Amino acid sequence: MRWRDIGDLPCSVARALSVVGDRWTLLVLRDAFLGVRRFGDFHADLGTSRHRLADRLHKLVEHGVLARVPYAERPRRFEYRLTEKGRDLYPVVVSLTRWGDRWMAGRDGPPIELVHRGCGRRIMPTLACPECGEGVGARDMQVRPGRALRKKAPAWRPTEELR
Amino acid sequence: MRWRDIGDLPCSVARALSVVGDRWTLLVLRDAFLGVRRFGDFHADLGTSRHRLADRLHKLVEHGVLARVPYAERPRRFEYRLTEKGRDLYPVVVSLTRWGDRWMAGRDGPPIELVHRGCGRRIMPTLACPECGEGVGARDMQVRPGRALRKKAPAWRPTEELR
DNA sequence: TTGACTCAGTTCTAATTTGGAACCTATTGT
DNA sequence: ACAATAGGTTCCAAATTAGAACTGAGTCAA
Repeated sequence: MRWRDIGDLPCSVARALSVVGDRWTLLVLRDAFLGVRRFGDFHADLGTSRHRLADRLHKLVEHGVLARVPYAERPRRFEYRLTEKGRDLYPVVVSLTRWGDRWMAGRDGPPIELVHRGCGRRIMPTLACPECGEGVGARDMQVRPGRALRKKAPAWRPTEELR
Repeated sequence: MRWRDIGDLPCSVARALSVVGDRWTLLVLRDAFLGVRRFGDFHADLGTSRHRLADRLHKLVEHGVLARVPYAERPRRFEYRLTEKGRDLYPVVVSLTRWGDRWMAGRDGPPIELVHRGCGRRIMPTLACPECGEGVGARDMQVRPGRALRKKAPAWRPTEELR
């Protein structure tokens, strides 16, 4: 299977990765969440090749994750801003941050800290059930096929327990 | 900058991606969260080359995300199970699922559904503040440099607002 | 005891993707 | 006129990937 075909699989992870699963793309988004907007700033911060960067930015614009909006005429210049679709990737970036903080940090601790504007405390957001509010981990959730999958692959059954 | 060096950056996202940012790796983990454990099952489900798959599995074992545990002697056979470090990637996989469900699903809706064992409801976990319990998005959080970063790059300042 | 089969890989080659340097275009500042 | 700034594009060598074929240890059935 070719990587470019993963977006066609009946799997939301695969479809999401077909947009953000390329090398550098999630780091571009990390920068975007830190407020970076211009080609030169992304380039300086990421250290990737201008070629790849231009490619990634344009692909994210195509997918509606970033918007290319002019910020100057003569010469015409554009910047890249997160759309609603793009901002909705925040949980992905934060979850990677949380995991990196926990398992990959040096002994000086996490490189950045987050403060919740709502309550003013320094926290790292975690996954919770939006109905009952409890924090959830892999073992608290049970998987079952949705309508789309029952149609396409009626035989598929997830394992019941994650041990 | 070479991809193999991103793990050395003072950024938890970059460090996390140095482990799980390779093509197929997050799909291997998705399968693992669905209960897949054996080489042949990963291969059948993912459709990636055996070569890449073997590589990714061994790399994840090296990083302690999966454990290679024997399930048969004569012939010796191994399966790959999530460790605690691996299970802690659940928020990343769920966040990708949530985004894929919301922005990339076909008209039959999401391929799979999740049920919270705690309250029995069909939900999709979301990000919340572990202190006050409120749901959080990109605009609810403020960024500031941590100790590790103040040491290495004292001049760095994140933008205050995400507009 | 031979031959088919299973599982978990490894090896090989061609095709694709990436990284890095150099170049291009439009405009402003000196 | 000339350098500087911003945002790219072009080119090529090097690295990575996909897919098919092969390996090796052991089981099973005739």
